[in-house]
Amino acid sequence: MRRLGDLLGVEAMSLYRHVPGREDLLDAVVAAIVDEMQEDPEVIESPRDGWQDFLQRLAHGVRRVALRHPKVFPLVASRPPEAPWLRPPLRDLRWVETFLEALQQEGFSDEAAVSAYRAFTSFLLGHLLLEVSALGADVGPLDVLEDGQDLDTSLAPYPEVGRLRAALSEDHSAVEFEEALEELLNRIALVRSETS
Amino acid sequence: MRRLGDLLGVEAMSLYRHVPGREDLLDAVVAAIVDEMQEDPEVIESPRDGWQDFLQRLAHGVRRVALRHPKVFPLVASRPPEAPWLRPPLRDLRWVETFLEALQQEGFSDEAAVSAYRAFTSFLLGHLLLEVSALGADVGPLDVLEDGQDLDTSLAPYPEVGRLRAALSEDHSAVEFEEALEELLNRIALVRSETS
DNA sequence: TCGGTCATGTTTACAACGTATACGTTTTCG
DNA sequence: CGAAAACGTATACGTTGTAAACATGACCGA
Repeated sequence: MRRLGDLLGVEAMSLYRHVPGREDLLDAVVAAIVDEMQEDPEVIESPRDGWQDFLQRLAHGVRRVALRHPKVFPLVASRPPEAPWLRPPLRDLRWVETFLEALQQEGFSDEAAVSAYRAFTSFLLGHLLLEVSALGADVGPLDVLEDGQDLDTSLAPYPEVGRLRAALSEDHSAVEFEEALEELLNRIALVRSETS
Repeated sequence: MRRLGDLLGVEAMSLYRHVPGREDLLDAVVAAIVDEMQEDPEVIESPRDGWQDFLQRLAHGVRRVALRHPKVFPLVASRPPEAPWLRPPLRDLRWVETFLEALQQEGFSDEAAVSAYRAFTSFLLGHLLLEVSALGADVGPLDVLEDGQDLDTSLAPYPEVGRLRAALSEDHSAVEFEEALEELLNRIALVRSETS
């Protein structure tokens, strides 16, 4: 805060006239970054050329955000702006809703859509954290999934998130780990035979 | 430090008689954790039943460590005890050496082994950070890949690491991202058709 | 034009943190 | 026995986020 104050030519305490505290300031930064993605022309709101294209665009959109703000991205990945049972780095309710609607529109069942959400977020988190940390970023605390913690935000504007909430917050880590590991080994086998 | 001091029934400053400072203490914690994996009977030092089995065991070993110490694992993933150009969470030189030797012994070319190392670490980081953060962990700063930074540790005991060092520190993030994304989409397509 | 309210900024202060420095003790060993 | 090493404590400093009280100017209705 003092540092930021200096930067603005002002005492640290002045900042508290505009922002309730450090945490809220960081939340605002995250919100600004997330909004950036909404303006990315490559990223689209619903599938035009199939869900693969849609997800490709979304993934690249998130990646561009991450690379554009390497030092801030871990923050984006770690804040629980709204629902702590959503997974970083796609925790913004708007985006989760967009994601689910898009896949359903493309013929995904509920389970398939939720499973895709899981795989997609885990993929993004792993790759992007690795990339930005190589660019000198600090990875701040990833946030806690408090047990009974419920949200103050209404889910009304996000019907799919609300409807699938239970499924979204289920913990499948063990199975996912096994499946992804299996698949990783297959891929490694492929590379092995290609370059041998 | 003060907290730890209290816990030990001692003033904070006493700790400095036994440890140079906070950072070194954390390094020691990480070292202890890494050693735990060396003692895991499921994890083996070189392939017995093929490299797939070897990697399965290694992956599960790392996962067990992560789940056993969720709050500490991010530290393991983020410390650069030795070589900053190695990727978390498998940064321990002994393990990297073991990894490379194992794959080569199983017929991997240099490039294939290094590529497998990349994929493997990225996979582990993504999944495990996600899992432990759901268990209430703080993800500390991932460390920086300082540009000219060289190690004080000798690479002599780790011939493969030394030999492949250049390849290991190459940055292929963009390609890796595309490939992994492609593969992710394939897997999602599979799930989609299975549950539809 | 006056007086009040509100937005904004400053000052001072406090608790928590890691740690430097100086000063006790107690233990060990030649 | 006596010196040195090992271990612990007391005090202090700089850095953090922020609470509380106070100052200042702009604006606005009477």
